[in-house]
Amino acid sequence: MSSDTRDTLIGAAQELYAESGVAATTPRQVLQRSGVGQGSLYHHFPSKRELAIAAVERTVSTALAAAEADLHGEADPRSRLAAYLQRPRDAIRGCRIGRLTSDPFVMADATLRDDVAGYFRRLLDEVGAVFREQGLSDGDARDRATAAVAIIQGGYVLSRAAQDPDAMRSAVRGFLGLLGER
Amino acid sequence: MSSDTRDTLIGAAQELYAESGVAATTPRQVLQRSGVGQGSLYHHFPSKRELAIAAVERTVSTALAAAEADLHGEADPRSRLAAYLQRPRDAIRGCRIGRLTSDPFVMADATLRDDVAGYFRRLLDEVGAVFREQGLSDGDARDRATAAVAIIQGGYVLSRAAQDPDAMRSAVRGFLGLLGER
DNA sequence: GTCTATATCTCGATAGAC
DNA sequence: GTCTATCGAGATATAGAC
Repeated sequence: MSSDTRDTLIGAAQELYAESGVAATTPRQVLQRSGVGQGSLYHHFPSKRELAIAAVERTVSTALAAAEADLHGEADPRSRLAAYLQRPRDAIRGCRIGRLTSDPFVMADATLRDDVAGYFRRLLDEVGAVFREQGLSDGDARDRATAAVAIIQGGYVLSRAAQDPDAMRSAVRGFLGLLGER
Repeated sequence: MSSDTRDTLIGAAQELYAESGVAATTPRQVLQRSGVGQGSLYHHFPSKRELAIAAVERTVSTALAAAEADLHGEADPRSRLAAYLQRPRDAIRGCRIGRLTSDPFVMADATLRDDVAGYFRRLLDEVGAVFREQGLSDGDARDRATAAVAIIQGGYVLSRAAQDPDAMRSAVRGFLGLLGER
């Protein structure tokens, strides 16, 4: 099936982007990782840009679905929030999407930039809705949701800097400690 | 003086690294930004790597000094913490140091990686000391300091994604709101 | 110490056979 | 749809005059 090779290329690109970002990932690396022949990439995608768009948009969809699985559901708001913040993460690897905010290839392209912006906009809306369930005003819920997402993004940065997954856990503990006592 | 040209090159590299990172910054760009002739770079630095080390280490020193200026001093601990968290930042530009945790050139080099790790280690120690002044246990102070630094790093990511400096302010408001009510 | 010229490599992309 | 071969551009680095 034609979409097999295409999907394989997208999957390899997603892996490599998580390791090195988009700008630093070459078409040749994608071909080697995927085991697909050289000409095939430019048969399925007109350029590196279109492959990047397909791979980033798939990563964004998957990440949003995972967040919604934690944040929606039957449990009380406090538990859903804790589930989102404490979900197992490969913290040393860094955030596949957050890291793209420093990627020159992504930030130079309006479509890719909007994909990243849209991910965080929707994530902040979801987290904010949970805080509003707890009776917070729109503004306070927004600020607290932004803080919660920043804890995760900052946790990734600190874990990656220290090469230690405990930095993420420490940041989440610090934040949940402040939340939990009220 | 011989260090003039060298300093000019380091300053140009610091600017470019803040805009595009180390991996994506070419020696040619550094020369153009600095106004220095082509051969001069390789007279003052054996390779791109040594220039990067000099520029990153200078950026780290400056950033640590700025943090210490906020966190030390006569004011009460709560005010010093707020001063650090609320200091005016060019949030859309992103963190000059935090972004390096996603930079392939930096992360592939042990010296540069250690420079970045050392920055966050020392920053976390400084912020943690302020929380300990407030009577928190070592562990709780550590967790709260990690959360505070994660708020700033995450605030940078969110501001950059949205191209909106208010994301940083919102994250800090959300965090200080939780801190302030106790 | 600084200049121009250039070597060598890899990148993103294309050509054209099969 | 996939292959090998290769192009033009730009990256890092060096040579050698001044």
